[in-house]
Amino acid sequence: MTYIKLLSYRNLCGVIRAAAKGEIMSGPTLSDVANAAGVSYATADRVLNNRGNVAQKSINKVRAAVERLGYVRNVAAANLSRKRVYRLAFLIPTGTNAFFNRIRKHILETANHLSVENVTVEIIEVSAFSVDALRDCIEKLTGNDYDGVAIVGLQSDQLEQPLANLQAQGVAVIGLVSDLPRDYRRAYVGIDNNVAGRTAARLTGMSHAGRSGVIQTFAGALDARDHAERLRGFCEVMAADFPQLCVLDPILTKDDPSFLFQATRDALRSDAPLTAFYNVGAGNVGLIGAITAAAKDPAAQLPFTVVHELVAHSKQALLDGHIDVVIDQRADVEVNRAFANLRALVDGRSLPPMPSLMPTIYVRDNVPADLLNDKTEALPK
Amino acid sequence: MTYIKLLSYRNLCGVIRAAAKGEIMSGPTLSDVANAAGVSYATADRVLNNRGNVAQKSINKVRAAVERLGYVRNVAAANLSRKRVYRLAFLIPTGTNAFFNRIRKHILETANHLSVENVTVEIIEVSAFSVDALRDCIEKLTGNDYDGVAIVGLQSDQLEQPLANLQAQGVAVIGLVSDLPRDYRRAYVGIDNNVAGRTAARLTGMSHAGRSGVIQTFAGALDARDHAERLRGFCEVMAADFPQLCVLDPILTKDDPSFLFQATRDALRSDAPLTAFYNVGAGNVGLIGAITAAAKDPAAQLPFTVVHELVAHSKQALLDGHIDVVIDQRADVEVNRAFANLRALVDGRSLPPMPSLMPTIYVRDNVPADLLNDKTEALPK
DNA sequence: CTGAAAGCGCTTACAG
DNA sequence: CTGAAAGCGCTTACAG
Repeated sequence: MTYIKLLSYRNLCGVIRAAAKGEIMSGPTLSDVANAAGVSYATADRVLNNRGNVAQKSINKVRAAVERLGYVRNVAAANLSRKRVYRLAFLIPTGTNAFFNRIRKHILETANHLSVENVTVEIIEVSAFSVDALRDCIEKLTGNDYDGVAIVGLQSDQLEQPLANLQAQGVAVIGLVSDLPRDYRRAYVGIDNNVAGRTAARLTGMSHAGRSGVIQTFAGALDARDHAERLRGFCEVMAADFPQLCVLDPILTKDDPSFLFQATRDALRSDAPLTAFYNVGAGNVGLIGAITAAAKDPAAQLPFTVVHELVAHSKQALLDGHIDVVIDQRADVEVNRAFANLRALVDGRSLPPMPSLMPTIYVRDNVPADLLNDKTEALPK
Repeated sequence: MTYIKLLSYRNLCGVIRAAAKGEIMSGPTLSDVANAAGVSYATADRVLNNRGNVAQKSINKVRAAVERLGYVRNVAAANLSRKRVYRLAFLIPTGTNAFFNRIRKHILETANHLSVENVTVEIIEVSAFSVDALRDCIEKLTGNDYDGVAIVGLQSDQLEQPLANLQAQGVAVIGLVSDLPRDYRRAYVGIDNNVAGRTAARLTGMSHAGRSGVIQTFAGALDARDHAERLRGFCEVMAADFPQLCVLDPILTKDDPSFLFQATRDALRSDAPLTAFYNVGAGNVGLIGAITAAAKDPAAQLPFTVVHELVAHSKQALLDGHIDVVIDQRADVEVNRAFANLRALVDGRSLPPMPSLMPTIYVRDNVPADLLNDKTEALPK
């Protein structure tokens, strides 16, 4: 009912009711606060920004005035005055992974749009899945005078100290796509991978319509947190709700397209026919290549296939009917949100209310027409 | 390749490459422009804001200087100076529809957060599906001094003139959830309902795993554009890819829960057993009530059921396994975006790059835990 | 520890 | 048609 307080009803047009926010149009300013507190402008400013060198007595008076007047500082004016520049950095895995190509692309686009608002961004690439490299990089960041950084993280306590140091310098740190240790970042922008895996299981289960079946799973590596979580979610739901489906142990692929190609081809030829594939990792070019080859035989019964991340080749496979579902984390949405969070944090504002990120489920019929021409991962050989 | 231009590479840490945006940190200011053009500050301002009363010669000089220097005005400073207040309004259908309760709730939340930035919002309720009421309301809006309005629209040329008048006064108008006539609004925030319907069809088709079946559809009214589009999308995919499934003509429900309850109950008892339900409209409390009743018989074979909009009761039914899929438009995301668009438009900025809105697909396993306690539509009787 | 003053980039009367 | 000046709400030297 709290929102009722915000409303004042009035008649606008016939059947219509209008709710108007109260008259907060011009709140109190710093000078109002200073006056009320009986101190100077500068002193009021000092206590508000904790610049120190203020008598406790003055601090108290100002705090009281702020409280009483409900003062809230005008961030835009502050930034104007300070000639604020937001120096942001994104730490993302190096390489040609199609998903991170999308991330990169969106970062650059957004940065371009935001340059007008004095935000500056650097993309820093770290070799993937290496705690050592990531730690080194975070250490090198310290003292580099960033205002905020978004990091595609790893779970390792080796990262804790460097992250603590970074934050101690006043740098806002958030996890992106793959989280950092919880207590060492201010926010996480990414999907819940356990939920993603569970969703994959539900759809795969549905596709069997009560029949029995055998499912082959694939993963890059089980110590990659997102892969492990997806797989776990998948197995949980299968065990609970689809006992007639048998989930085989994952084939570990290191996300290598060539390896996936061969593994998939072999799986398709196995005697006991498989009814579904689920790859929690990357390297889908290989998996798709093998399925596409098999699809040339018109009599072939293709397994129900679920993969992650919508990129050029997975989209095409969806349209061709060679795979059935792509579970995607929207790179564009994530990047948007990372910027919004970082800016709010840097401004010292509270995080804007943001809808939780849901994995997007793509089937043949809802893939966006405008999918960028990703530089696709090439399938060697 | 355009983005390469934005980058300058430098070594940051070992394997790492950094891409830094150019030195746009402090672009030219209005006074730079005025100097370059050889006119006064005030004159430069006049031409930039088209305030008139400027010699053509001055206009030319200023335009040239702007071009040459790449001047772009600092919106924050302008707003500060002008003591800008954003007066926004949302026109949404009246009533207790659970989906619009969510919309309302998010509008209020966001407004609350944005009051600090001097945005003021009014929610205006119009009786649903009535072109006349909507037209009247838009007319009454004119002259009310709004900066921007978001309207849950209808398709009717009766709306065109009022909308044109409104925009002629400098009011930014966008369509929300259901679009307005294309040329009479600046943007549309909502999902593609044809795609939503196609997606429903794909999932329903998948759930039959090649078996034949009979599908009962429900719609509020076929002259509601979103309903019609969903149904059309659904039928298109069914016809093309699932010829073994028979789609019955829709039962028209006026979104009335009681009616839906009875219609669903009857359908569940029909001689030829139905294998799936798809309701493109609202009133799901009724549909779910009937299914839940049927589910009491443990031998009952429930049809595969797809409905729209995740609200308290549809979420519960999903968790109970009484329905299978909910296709949702994220009210929170839509509201967020409506605000962002409106503010950009009011500021005369270009629309921020925004990811297209995808219908979110919920199954039992990915419903958010934190779903608000919607005031649920009550099922009378 | 405190205050008066200039300035951030713009807009808005006001006086020519 | 044009310009000088004050002011938006804040921060930052600078001088006590």
